Amino acid sequence: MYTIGQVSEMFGLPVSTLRYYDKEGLFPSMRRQSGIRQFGEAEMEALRVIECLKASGLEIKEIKKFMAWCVEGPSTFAQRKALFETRKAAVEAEMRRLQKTLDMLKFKCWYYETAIRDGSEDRLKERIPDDLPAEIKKLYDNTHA
Amino acid sequence: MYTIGQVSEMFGLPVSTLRYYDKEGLFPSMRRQSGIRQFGEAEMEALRVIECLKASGLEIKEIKKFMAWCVEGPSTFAQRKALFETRKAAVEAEMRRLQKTLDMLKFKCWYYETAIRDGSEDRLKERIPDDLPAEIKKLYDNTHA
DNA sequence: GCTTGACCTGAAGTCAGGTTCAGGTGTTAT
DNA sequence: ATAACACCTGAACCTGACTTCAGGTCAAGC
Repeated sequence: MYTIGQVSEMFGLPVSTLRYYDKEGLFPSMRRQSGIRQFGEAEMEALRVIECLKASGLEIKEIKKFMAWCVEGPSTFAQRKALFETRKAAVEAEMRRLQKTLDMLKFKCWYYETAIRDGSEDRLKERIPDDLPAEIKKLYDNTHA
Repeated sequence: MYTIGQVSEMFGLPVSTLRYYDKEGLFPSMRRQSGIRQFGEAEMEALRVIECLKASGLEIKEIKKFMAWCVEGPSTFAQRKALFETRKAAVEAEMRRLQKTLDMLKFKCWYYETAIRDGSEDRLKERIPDDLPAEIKKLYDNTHA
């Protein structure tokens, strides 16, 4: 069993954040010893899952639901699995979005490299330059479709 | 030249958002016709860049700086390029983070699939199961390091 | 001439996810 | 016994990115 301060250290999260999570119901089965929170293995695992679900873009409210399901037992396995499947799809979509963003950024990097070499944007502004490298053209097409 | 309503349609952004962007200085060279905003080609391009930089996680304040550089002319090419390089690195980092999240989510999907088949978590909770598939083991190792 | 609709403004409100604050308790070290 | 800590609480505050609101202008159609 750990105190809030120890857990704060271990996870690199401010104490205030851990208390906030608790207030929001993210540790539904946490024990108290005369008022003081006792973080057990269940809470540590909860925190690992919280980090994962947060990283996947899930809201605190939804994470709370998940934690409640964990307390409810095996009858909620299917819901829990569905949640992770949904998150998986969301993260995959986000990665595709980021890939397009990345292509655009790469294009812009090339653009300013070229502008610096030319000393002006004029040639670039007018039209796609004749000497646009094939790889850059691909980035351009991906993002300016 | 387009009105704010037309641009709203074209970009799928609420009129209120466009006005907010303007207030935040994201269209430093926008013209007005007796009070009414006139969106020209510069503003359309600004919006495309805004979408890209926002998608890369940049704050509005920073986007405003970039737009000011664009007005300043060729002397700021290097800063603009540096900004895009920094964003590129940030997005790449974010994608690596998401990849780890995704591995964790895949592991959790497998976990609950197995729990549903077993009808209980008991076997899973104890230890890494003997029959943990190699592919899943990799996901597990990636995320539980 | 009056309503409708698209535009304008500044100020206030909203939401998530925390953080900070003021005041209180309980255990340990001097 | 008193100070120093780590813990506790509820309430207020903060930030970013918008949205909503109240009130006003102006051109076009009936």
